[in-house]
Amino acid sequence: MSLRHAVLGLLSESPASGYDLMKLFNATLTNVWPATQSQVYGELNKLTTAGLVEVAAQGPRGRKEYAITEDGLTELRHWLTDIKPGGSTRDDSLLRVFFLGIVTPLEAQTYLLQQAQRAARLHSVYEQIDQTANWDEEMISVHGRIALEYGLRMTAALEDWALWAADEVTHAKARKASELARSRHKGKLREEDADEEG
Amino acid sequence: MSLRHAVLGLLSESPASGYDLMKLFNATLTNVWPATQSQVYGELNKLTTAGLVEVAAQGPRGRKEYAITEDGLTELRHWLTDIKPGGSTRDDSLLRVFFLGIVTPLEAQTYLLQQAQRAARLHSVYEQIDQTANWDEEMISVHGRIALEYGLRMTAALEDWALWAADEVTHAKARKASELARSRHKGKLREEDADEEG
DNA sequence: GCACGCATGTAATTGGTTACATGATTGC
DNA sequence: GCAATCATGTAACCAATTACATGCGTGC
Repeated sequence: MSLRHAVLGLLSESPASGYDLMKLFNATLTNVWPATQSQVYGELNKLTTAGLVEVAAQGPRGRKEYAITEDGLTELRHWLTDIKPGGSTRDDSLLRVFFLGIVTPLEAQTYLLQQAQRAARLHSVYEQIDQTANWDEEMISVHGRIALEYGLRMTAALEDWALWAADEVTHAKARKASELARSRHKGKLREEDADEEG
Repeated sequence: MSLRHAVLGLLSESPASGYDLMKLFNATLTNVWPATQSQVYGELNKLTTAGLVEVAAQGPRGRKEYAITEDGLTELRHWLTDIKPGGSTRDDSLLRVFFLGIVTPLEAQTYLLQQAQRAARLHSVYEQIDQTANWDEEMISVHGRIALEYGLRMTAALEDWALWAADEVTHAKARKASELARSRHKGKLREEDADEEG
């Protein structure tokens, strides 16, 4: 149920409308907790009913500016300190790795090198953000910086792994070939026979 | 739509019943693509209707042993080579990091150290598996080993990051304190006045 | 006056979780 | 005979995605 907490968290920094929140989700949480517009508006209504946020002000075009309530802050703190995070599950890219055996080694290698590239691209995006952003401004930026560092380290590790893995599948190919050669040799010893490769 | 491909992938290794698949999901894919029993049985029926798997044999207790079809293999290969993986989204643990500013530095540090511990625990579980499993048996094990290496590297990086981050929040505290001291000093220079900390 | 951006909502569908329901077989 | 395990399925619910629908305000 963490969409709720993402919304509460953003509102804990400053009051905002659903529209504002959508911009924040897209700007800062796209890679952490993406949300769609209908989700955000729906959640805001649910949160209002639950008394965790309130409409603090109304503006033009039916704008409703939401602010977190005391109950909301309590709930947010409760979530942060008492509820243990459920491990991040479901990794499409990794799932594929398990089944790379059914495509050719070349295709497997291609897949892994693409993963490496994708990680490298993301890494440089994060580096860009790191250099562009003005840190040491607010208390929030400390944690924004920490989250960014997570991104930097994970993308770096991901790239390293993918490159290693790509290498591994080619080595596996080579190993397989040498094993084939060995077994062919053993075959020769028994049968003194010279069959060709398929 | 990757539950479908997880099922196809497992069936590409060997025919299995829904019950068998559940065991495989829990044994090998828990941390990659978890699935519930109702999901698996439902998906098997959908896959059968779609002609991607077939009931190859029936056993006692109404057991239906499913096997992947040619169409199923084609679909699996198509997914592996032509469809680009959608980035792994939604990370509950990381989401919390963004909002650690609303709890005390001590609570923030505690959270991060717990994350480090959790990563370390998982890492040692993976190391255990690495040492216990008998690799170099089948072609599949090459990719199983590669996926495991991913787990090993990511948990290691995660632990490092969490320890660094825990340090960072304490340093941030210290930095803040020294800034406070500095500004108090500047105040003194101007006002020659000795006020206390709140 | 018109286009763009602000602003909110609903409906339909899919994917995932939890709980319930049922029964056959095997090994002791 | 009884317990554990094998084995399949359904129903209700929640979360997320996509598409649709509507309208006001501001700046050019």
